[in-house]
Amino acid sequence: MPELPEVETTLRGVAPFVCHAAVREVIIRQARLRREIPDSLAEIEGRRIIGAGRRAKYLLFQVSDGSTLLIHLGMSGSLRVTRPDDEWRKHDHFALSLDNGRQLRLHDPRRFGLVLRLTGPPENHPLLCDLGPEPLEDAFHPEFLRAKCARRAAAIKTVIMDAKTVVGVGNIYASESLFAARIHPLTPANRLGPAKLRALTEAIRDVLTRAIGQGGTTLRDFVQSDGTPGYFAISLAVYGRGGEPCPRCGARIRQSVIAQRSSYWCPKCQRPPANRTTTEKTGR
DNA sequence: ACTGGCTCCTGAGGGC
DNA sequence: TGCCCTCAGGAGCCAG
Repeated sequence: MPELPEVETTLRGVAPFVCHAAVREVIIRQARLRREIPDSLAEIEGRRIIGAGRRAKYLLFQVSDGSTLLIHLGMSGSLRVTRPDDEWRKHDHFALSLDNGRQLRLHDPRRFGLVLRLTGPPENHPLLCDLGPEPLEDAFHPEFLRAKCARRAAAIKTVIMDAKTVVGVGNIYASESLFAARIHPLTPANRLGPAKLRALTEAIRDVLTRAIGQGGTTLRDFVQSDGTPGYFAISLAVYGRGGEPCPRCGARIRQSVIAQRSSYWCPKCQRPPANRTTTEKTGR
C-alpha cells in the first residue's frame, strides 16, 4: 500500500521516462476509480509532459497546455513504464502512450486510486488546498506540531495521520514513528510535552527518510516502477509484528485497532496514557 | 472545531 | 481442493 516513500519512489522511477515526452494517446480501460476518470483527459493528447512532482501522496504531472495530470495511487495502485505492446494485466486501468515509445500505466486492483486533470493551479484545488506541510520540509518542525496538537484530544496516531497536520504519514509509518519516539498511539495529542513532540517530529522525518532511501516498503501491492520490489519491509520495527518481541526491549508487541486501522506498539517502550482503557490484544 | 464512523474495492489468507 | 468469510487500508465525506 503506497505511503509517501512509495509515492516518492514511483515519482523518481517514472519521471525520467515521461518528462519532455508528448502524449500520443490517453487510454482509459476502466474509468471507475475513486472518482470517474474525466473525459477531459483526452485533451492532453498531443501535449507534452513538462514536469513531474509530488504533493503529499498526489503525483502531479505538468502538461504543456497549463493543466496538471493528478494521479493518486490509493491503496493498491502502482505506476509502471512499459512498452505499448506489452500485455495488459488485469487491473491496468489507465495509460498514457508517449512519443518516446513508452507507456505509463496505472495498475490498481482495488480502484481506490484517482486520475484527474486540473486546469487551475494545483495548490488551489480542493484536494490539495488544505494539506499540511511536507514532513521532510522545514515547515514541519516541533513548534508547528505542538500548535497542531494543542487543542486536540484525539489519539496522537490519528492526529499525525491527518493530512491537515502533516501529509504523507500513513498507517505503517505512523506506527513506526510512534515506536521510534516511544509514544503510545492512544496518547491524547494535547497531553504530549515539548520533548515528546520534538522526538516525534524527528522520528517521522527519520522513518520517512530511511524508507525513501530504501525504495519504499513492499507489501502486497507495491512494485517499483521498474518492476523490482522495494526492501524497506524488512526494516519495520513493529508494524505487522504483533506478538513478536520488541526489537528494543523484547516485550511482546501489541496490536489493536485505532480509528479503524491496525496499530502496533510495544507496551514497555510506549507507555499507555493514564485513565484510558484500551482494547488491546496480543497479535498473532 | 473536533471526532469518529462509514464508504469505495479486490485479493489474500484462514477455517472447515 | 475448494468454497466462504473476514480483513486490509487512503482519505473524502458526513453526522453528532
